[in-house]
Amino acid sequence: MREFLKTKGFKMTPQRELIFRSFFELTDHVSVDELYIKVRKKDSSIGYSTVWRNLKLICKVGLAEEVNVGDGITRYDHITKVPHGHLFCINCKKLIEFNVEQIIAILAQTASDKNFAPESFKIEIQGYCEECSKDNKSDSNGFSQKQQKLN
Amino acid sequence: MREFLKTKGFKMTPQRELIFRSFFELTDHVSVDELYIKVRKKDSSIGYSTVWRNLKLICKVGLAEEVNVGDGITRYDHITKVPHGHLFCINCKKLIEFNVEQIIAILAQTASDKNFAPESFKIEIQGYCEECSKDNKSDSNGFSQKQQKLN
DNA sequence: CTAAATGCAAATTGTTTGCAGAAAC
DNA sequence: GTTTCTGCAAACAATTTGCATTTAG
Repeated sequence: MREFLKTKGFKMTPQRELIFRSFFELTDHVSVDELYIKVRKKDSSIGYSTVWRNLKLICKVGLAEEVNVGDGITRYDHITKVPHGHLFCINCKKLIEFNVEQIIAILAQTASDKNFAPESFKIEIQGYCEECSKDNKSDSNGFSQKQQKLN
Repeated sequence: MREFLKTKGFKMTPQRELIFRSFFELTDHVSVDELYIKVRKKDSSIGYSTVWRNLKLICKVGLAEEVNVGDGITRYDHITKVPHGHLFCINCKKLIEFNVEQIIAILAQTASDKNFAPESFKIEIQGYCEECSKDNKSDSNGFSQKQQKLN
């Protein structure tokens, strides 16, 4: 890792190492806050912006990407070999991945039909996960939490 | 429209009428700011929050929905009969729609496989539109504007 | 040494709310 | 009249930056 970063002109520091480790240990999609809290448990002197900047750096060197589901919080997703979509649970905010190879093929075709040069795809299903759809009869009326209250 | 709103317990006002009209006149996806500017040209006394609240209201009564492409700006999309995806141009920020019926079918299947109760789908391709991909050789290096500069 | 990284505090940006007065019905 | 709406200013929340200082290479 240290070598890898060096080739890109970045240095390794204890804080960076801890942040990177913590991020790669996780399998799910963290927000800056979540990672900050996790990292703080190991070293409480680390600043928020250091975590933020390192998460950006991880994206910059191509090891993660930002995911934005529209709830105002940016999460960071490991870049895996396989492209995937997200099931986002409106209730518990969990992100579940699923395979999209078939869909990507269709999208690539669509883009080319429209002379659009694609850089990335985003495929997402919002709804209620298995657990949440059980005890959520009343809430699932078609409006998202956010749209729900209108002052 | 006035009648329609009345049935839902909302009143019609001159400001609301202007905002609604301005929104429905447009075919593309506006942000609050954009609509605010447009509306201001007709009536410069209208406040930002009035525009914001009315846009939310339009969503609430089911005539539009929020679209979030991850650049930090919420845009509002007319709800049309046909479900559609978005081509988002990273350069000029334009949103172009495309048909996704085929894909929705696959997604519905995916959700049901995972016992996930879907409420909505989001299908998006980010990249460069026809015009922007011409004069954008230098810029299109795989990083988005935002990720580009990292302090 | 020099360039990059850190931690803090403060700036920014977009969204949302509280409230007093005005307007709809 | 009562309820909703408006406009303003202020609150919020998340992201981003400036800067003095420290640290890696």
